[in-house]
Amino acid sequence: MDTSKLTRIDDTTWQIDPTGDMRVPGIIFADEALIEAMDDKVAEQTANVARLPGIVQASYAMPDAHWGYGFPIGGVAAFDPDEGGVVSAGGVGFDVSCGVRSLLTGLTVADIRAVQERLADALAAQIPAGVGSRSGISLNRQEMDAMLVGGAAWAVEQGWGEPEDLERIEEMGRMAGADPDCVSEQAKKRQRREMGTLGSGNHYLEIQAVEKVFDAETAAAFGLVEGEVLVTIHCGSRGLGHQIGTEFLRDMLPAAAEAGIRLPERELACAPIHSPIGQRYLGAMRAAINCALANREILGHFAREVFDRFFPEHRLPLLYDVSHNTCKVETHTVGGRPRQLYVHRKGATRAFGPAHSELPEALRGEGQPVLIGGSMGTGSHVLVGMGTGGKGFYSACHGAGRAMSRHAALKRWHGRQVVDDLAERGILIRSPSARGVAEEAPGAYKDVDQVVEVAERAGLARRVARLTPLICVKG
DNA sequence: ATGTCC
Repeated sequence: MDTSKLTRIDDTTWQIDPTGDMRVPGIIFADEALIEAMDDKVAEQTANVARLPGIVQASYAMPDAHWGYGFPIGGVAAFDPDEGGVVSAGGVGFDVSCGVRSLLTGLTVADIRAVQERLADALAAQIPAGVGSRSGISLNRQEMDAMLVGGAAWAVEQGWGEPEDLERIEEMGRMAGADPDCVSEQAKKRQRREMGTLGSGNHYLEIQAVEKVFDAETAAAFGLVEGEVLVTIHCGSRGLGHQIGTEFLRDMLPAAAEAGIRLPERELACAPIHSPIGQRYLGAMRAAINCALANREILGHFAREVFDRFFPEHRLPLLYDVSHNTCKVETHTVGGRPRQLYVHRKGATRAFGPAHSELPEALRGEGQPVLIGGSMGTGSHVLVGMGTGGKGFYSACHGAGRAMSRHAALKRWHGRQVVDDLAERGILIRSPSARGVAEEAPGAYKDVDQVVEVAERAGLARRVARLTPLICVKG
């Protein structure tokens, strides 16, 4: 990125000063190396978001930001409904409520090494992965609506998961305000047989070891012990969220024009929060959040079934489940007064600090676990939200972020070779798609360690532990 | 991300 037009605030903060019809500044969190590697498009998109009605404080981009549809991936923006604020399908993303959950196992790396090949095969057999994969679960009309309202709580009622999981999930596992009537028949049809499936792209189920602890006290409170093993799942709302995103992106374009909103570009289609379509999107998006929460709960249950066969004496309690593609109503102090804002996080993880009322009692002392997925075969991180003064409406990065397009990655690597190279380093990949593996090659991503180190220095979240993969089931 | 183009 050309930094000559940016104002450098400090080591990790760059400002796009408001010009033209920008209503607020743009803020990019990055160090010198990350901002230089970042596409100019990130600054352009961050500035464009700052032109939307009702935006408050600033349009933010996280250290892993890259070019997205309309809003940058790694973008955070909050809108005030009483100042003409908008909601945007492109500000949430196609994979509504895509997120990460981690389960603790209490097992050691040695326990896994002893059964690694068989465990990898068993997980690959149990976890449906890849485009169009099936779990065998099929929902009728009533069950679909119950799932869209009930989220992970619904999944637990059906026997997929444990009641004690719920307090470790955003919104206690059930997003309020979901309205199945706002979800199209087409979206429901696509999802009918997709519950309990992982999907493709960068979605995965990994067995990971705690490799390094940065913050011993918080790690202990989270149950993270060096040399012990976690199960981490990264996926979202599958076809349902994608269909909702597609339909509302299409329908918000004329709606924006009708509301007299001048869009910097078509991809920023949005609607006033106080408008029928804005409200319909929120009802549908919240239903998609429940779909993703239920999906991750079911996948967690499948993983537990596999572990139960290998290690029957071990339970797998949930550490946390957090999304990085949402729009949430939150109270933040802006301009000296608390305001109810619609916070869009697209490829950005919510990072609430200690004592936040949304957190369960068991986590209030430490703050919210911020689960950051790395690229396949490299590493992942657990961070924790900051106390008062969390930047970007208490948000952090969501992953490594691509450094190379899928197309470029395909030209550079073969899936088989990537799998063999990782196997030599003790990391077993199981995927139905050699092409998918090539697209997700570790070299196609930025260095997640650098991204989280910058996130910490920028005051977005604090590092707790680094995780390294042992097994990865991919779509 | 995505029944990777109805």
